Amino acid sequence: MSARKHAIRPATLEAIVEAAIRVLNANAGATMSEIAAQAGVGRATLHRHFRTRDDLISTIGVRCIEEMNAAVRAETTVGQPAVDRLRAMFRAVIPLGDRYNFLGADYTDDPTLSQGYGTQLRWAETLVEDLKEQGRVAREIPSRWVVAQIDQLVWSAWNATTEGYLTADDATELAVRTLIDGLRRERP
Amino acid sequence: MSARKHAIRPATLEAIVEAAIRVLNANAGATMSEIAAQAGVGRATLHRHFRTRDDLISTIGVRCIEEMNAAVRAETTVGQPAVDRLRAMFRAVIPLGDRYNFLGADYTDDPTLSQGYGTQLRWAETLVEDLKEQGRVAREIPSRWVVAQIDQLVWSAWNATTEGYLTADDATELAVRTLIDGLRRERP
DNA sequence: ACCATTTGAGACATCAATGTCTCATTTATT
DNA sequence: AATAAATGAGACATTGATGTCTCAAATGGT
Repeated sequence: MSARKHAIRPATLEAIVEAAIRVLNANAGATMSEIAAQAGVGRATLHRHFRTRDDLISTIGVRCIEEMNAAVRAETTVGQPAVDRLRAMFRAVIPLGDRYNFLGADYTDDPTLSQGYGTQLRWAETLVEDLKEQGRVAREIPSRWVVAQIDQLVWSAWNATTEGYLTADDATELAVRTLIDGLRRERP
Repeated sequence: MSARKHAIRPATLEAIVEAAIRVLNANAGATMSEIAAQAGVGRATLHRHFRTRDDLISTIGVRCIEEMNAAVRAETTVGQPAVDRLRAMFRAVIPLGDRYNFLGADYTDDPTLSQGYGTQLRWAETLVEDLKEQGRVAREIPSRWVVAQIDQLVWSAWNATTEGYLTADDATELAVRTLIDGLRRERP
């Protein structure tokens, strides 16, 4: 990850990281050449700053997780009603849906990454507990199920906005509604 | 795909296909060696019956899609109320969740495969239309959203059953409930 | 405009996976 | 038991990706 003799130019670093996220999200098996090409950067430069492929992946993985956690932290407050927190989380995270997705692969062996993932999981579990406490989610539903639905809704909503059939706001609202009230005709 | 000089023993074919589904589902980039090893079969035998890796993937892709379509066809009838059809579909498809999942990769360039996928998509769209017709899903919800939720619920439910925190029946019921009514406290 | 340093391009060795082939062994069938 | 056929093990060439290195060109700070 670190380079001893060569510093990295901010623009170069940025181009590499952005391209890596984009390319790896589209194709988890993408090569270093593809990433370099998409970043508009020489392949040697890539290896100069990220010794190995795993190095690069680990770096952007950590970055994505932290970015996501930071976004959630910035948009939510602890005292907030659980539904509002849920909505705020969706709003913050949906635009980052693609950055999140490629972490689906099993790169959980990285310590920093799995730590960030743990933070996120604990946050979600607290949210679900509060949703149950405040009567928005039935007690008998397994929390893992609820968390899984939330994760999937983020991806669905990101997809819907990038495909253009929902605006960011509509996607956020629909995600909340889908989770809490379902898709049936009349709202409760 | 076809072998000219060598026939294949049913047991061998079965072992290869099952192993390929299992291994590729766990790791989309798995090698032929891994698949052969998991199938308990020599690597040469793999290549004898499936000339290339794409050949193998295409074959099992087609098989999975057809298997899934057949399961749905067997468990549902056209006149059935839409909710019952939804439930029957979930019941039929959830156990096949893993076979379905690895198709997420973009192997949609195969003609037979994309045809089977099209059949499935049209079936789902009809179902969603009927659900709206019968007042179980609100008209204003985009159908693509509904279809996406159904797809994801299959995966969630398969996951829940294999992880052991839900029985097959409970997962089916919960999937239906999640889609139609959401997770909130009282049912409508 | 100068100088230090990063970058790009390409050569290079290495490694892992693919796909083909051969031959001895095992497996079904009779 | 005998025969025909499929399989397993391994050698082999080929390809593509990785990671290292060098040197000329560009870039940025002073």
